[in-house]
Amino acid sequence: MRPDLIQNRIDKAERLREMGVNPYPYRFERTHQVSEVLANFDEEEAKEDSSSVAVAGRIVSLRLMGKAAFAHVQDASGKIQLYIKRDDVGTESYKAFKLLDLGDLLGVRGTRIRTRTGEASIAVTELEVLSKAIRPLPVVKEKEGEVFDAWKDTGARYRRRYLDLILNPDSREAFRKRSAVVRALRDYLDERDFVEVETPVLQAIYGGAMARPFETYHNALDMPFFMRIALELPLKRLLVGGFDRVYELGRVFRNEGVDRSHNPEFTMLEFYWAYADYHDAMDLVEDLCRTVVKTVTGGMTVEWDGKTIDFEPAFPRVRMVDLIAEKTGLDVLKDPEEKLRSKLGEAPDFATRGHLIEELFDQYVQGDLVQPTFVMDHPLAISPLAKVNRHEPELLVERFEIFIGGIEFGNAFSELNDPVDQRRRFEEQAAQRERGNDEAQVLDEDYLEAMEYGMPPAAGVGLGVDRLAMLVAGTHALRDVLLFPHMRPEEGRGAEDEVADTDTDTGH
RNA sequence: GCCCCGUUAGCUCAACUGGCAGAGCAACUGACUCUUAAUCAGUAGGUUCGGGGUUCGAUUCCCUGACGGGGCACCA
Repeated sequence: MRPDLIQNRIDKAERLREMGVNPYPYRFERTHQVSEVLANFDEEEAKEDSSSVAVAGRIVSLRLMGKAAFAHVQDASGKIQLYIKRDDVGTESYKAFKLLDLGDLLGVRGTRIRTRTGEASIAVTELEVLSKAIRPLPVVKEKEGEVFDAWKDTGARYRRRYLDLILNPDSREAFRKRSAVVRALRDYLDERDFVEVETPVLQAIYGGAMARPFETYHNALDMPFFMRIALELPLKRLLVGGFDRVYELGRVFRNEGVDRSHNPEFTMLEFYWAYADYHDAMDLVEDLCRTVVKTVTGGMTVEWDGKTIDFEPAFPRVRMVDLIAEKTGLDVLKDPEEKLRSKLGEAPDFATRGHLIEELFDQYVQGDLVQPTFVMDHPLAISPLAKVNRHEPELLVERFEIFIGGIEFGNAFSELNDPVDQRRRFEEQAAQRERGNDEAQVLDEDYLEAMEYGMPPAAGVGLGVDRLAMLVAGTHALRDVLLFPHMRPEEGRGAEDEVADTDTDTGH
């Protein structure tokens, strides 16, 4: 950044102070949001007693013409044009106004008028500087909805999200939709008597999903801790404790790659529903998806990655093995494992038939599941927390994942509540770990003990909240619905890293 | 972690086969009391992402590093 551009503005702030104007005052009494001024504009303008309005916002356009000026200010609700005339605001105020720049925060009082060209505006009678920006905003021009020189520096938009939010209406809209999604999810579960809880992020033993964890250290206890990779196990302890409808909406952490649909920390919704099975859960998830889409978008379809996704028709419920058979001709439950292996490029040594089935699904089926689809009855080997399938108890479990647009949005089971079987499953996971599967689950003795006291039959569901937000916001990049997606530090801004290093060194 | 592409003024972008680094907007000075990508006149602004190499000469070619984007792998 050129220092003179900043110094100019610091000098202007100083000149304001010399005029007796505080460039950083304490408060401003607003009477309206911009959108409220624009609503029923003509009726309000026509009223004899139409009192003045007071709005505040950021100056996003500025046209100075000697003794009068036009500007647009933008607040959270929208933007509106101001007409500022020296004879209306007074010579002193007008002088102060001329020291303002694009990006400064301004409060005004005035009355509604339509300008000669018909734009709903405020004729300003009083103005108040609310904050002098000393760093220039990227300059974006706009005419009749068409944007010129749009600020689209990828990366900078994520690093300086506040600029993205100021400059790109689409971005503001995406985060509003995300907020609406979260609210809709809470409302839906609250209405059905689910109790929201909060469980620890730092855990001595991580579990509930297949993933690599972040590891950290507790100095006082002198022991390692893991950031949770799922919400599952604490919530199921609550089933034991008698919360028979319970949910948590919270952040989980997985030490894996970053791409369009993955971020190392993300938001999950998990809920557990005693005395229900995974068929009940499918009914509920289907209804939940429709409700969220309808609430947030007003319709039942979403345009996503060039495809129209329709939530109206019943979501197909198909067995994973049948989908694979359809695409590959393999009978994955009966064909020899060698035949399954040969259909895959390569598979790890520890892979059992169950892992091969999962891999075949990933390679041949998943990407084509564009419309909302429940994929049911996963292999037992990759589902250590799910009940065995009542029809195929040797190889499959009662589990489903919901796919939309070719990516997974949720995962659910008829929850395993037989403590003896659960112990066996954990032992099988430990054996897999021995054979090199470093995502196999870790035996959680404390969880087993809870289950031994009796856990009700239950359905459990996990949903990727960020992905839902992404879907209804119509973007196919997760970082468009993450306010501050993870990125490498910019060059020359890594000083904090060294401090962090010395801190953690004390523990190890 | 691997492969491909990108990085030039505050912003958006140019610059041919390697030959003085440019424009618009923003900034600065001045004019302008209904403009809206405001207009008009003038002024200033560059570590061409960092480091190294080839060359008389590098924004341009080569090597290397940083960051970003896309793809692959891993995963949800």
